[in-house]
Amino acid sequence: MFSSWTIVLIMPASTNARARVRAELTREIKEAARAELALAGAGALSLRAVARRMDMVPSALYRYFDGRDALLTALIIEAYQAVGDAAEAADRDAGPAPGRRWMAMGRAVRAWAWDYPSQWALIYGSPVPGYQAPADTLEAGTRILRLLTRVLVDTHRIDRPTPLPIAPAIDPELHRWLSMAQDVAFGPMRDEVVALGVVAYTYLLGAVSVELFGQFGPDATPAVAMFDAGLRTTGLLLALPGIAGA
Amino acid sequence: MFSSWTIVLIMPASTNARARVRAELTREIKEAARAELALAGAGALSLRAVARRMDMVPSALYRYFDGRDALLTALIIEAYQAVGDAAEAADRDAGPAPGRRWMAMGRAVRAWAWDYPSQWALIYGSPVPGYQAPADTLEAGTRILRLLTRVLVDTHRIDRPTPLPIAPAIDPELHRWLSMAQDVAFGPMRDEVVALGVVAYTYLLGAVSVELFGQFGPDATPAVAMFDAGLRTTGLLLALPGIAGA
DNA sequence: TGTACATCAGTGAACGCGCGTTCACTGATGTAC
DNA sequence: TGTACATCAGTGAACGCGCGTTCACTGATGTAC
Repeated sequence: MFSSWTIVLIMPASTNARARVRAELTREIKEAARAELALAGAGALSLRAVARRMDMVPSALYRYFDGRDALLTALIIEAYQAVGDAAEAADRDAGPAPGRRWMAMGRAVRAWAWDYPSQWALIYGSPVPGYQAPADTLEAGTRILRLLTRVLVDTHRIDRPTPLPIAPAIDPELHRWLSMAQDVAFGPMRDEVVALGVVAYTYLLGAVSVELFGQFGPDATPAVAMFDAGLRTTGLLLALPGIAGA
Repeated sequence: MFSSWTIVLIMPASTNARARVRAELTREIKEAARAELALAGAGALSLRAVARRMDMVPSALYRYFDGRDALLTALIIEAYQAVGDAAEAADRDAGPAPGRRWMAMGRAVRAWAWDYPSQWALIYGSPVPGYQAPADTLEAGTRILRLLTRVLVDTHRIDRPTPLPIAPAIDPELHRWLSMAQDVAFGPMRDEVVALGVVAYTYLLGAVSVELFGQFGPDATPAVAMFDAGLRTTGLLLALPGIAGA
């Protein structure tokens, strides 16, 4: 609903009824596609099924999307945006303590994944065979990582180093790789902090997927407590102030 | 190649030629199916495509497997076994130090995943829509977890506690969940150790998938150094002796 | 050792279904004068 | 305000392809006597 309002608001006043219907239908098609996604999975997303759900003829969809892959791309970008929005909102509401912020955004990411499992699988599951993501999706894909950076940057300003409980050794090869990561998502921070940031980010995505995809076994109960404990451990690893009680 | 020998050796001496051909063809069908898996993904694995690859008619495959799902199940079980074998072999060759054993098995798991990415996706990627894994796959799916337990058990014997650098707080709900995990895969160990063991296991699976599935971005180079650093960090977290130089 | 029979592997045709994409078309909505 | 024209949405048929699974069958291999 939020996004439909956005579309309405950003349209110029001269927009005619046809354009407004078009925007609304575009939104509905994506909604129908998400419903299909949940049934069939990304690899088997079928334009004809989406069209049936819309009570349209399959060829009509080509007025809105260039084909199956274009529709998939739109869904991927919006999924990245949605999970990014959820994480950012949680961060905003968490107060200033970095530890609390990290816990809040991690929990929000997990909650979003359980609300929209097929969309989580779409962006963080196995790649869709035969689908090549265009460059548009990349910027959207780094939002959580950049959010983590914002959490880290106050704690680990390069001019005022906070001690770390466990610091991984940095050899030249790792240093090169970390420099690249710094360019993409992290600011000027010590190699040790960037490395632990990557570990924390990797852990977050991995913990959500492992639990959601059922790799603890099919009869394993959802483990909020375990997820929290792991998240807190990575927060302690990053020496985030306020993590202990979060 | 190893598995074909195994099949031959465990057959009784009275086995006739027909049974031997059957075992060999069963093996070849699975091999062809793995090749198809790499092209199309698990969701789109096609019996007809496998048959074409075997120069057989599709219906002939029903002499060997009850259908598409039965074939998938066989592939899943063998993939779990293969990655388990790789991890166990690495562990065996790593010497006695728990730190070195953990590094060795983690690296072996990552190497196997890069050797057989479609098989990794089959067992640790998003679930195949419409496919329900039978109980047979479960025991195979816990092998890596149980291997980690064997690494942990000497370091953290319950009667001779080793201090942990970071110990997550254990509340009653977490305690209940951890008791269940202990029953499935871990032996009698302190809750803190089991919790960190789950964190380490989760991290291992997550780190391999995040890198393999390209979630660091498409132009990110494979990051052995980063993977090693993360693995070493979890080893330090678990206080595994010998981890520093491994 | 030889023969009659049972078992099994693989064939080929068919059923009934799905898919993405193209194309010429109808009819409604919007625009310019 | 009214009319001629352009734009656009959606239709329906078609192309050429894919799929899993069933079934009656042929012919080869193995078994029992």
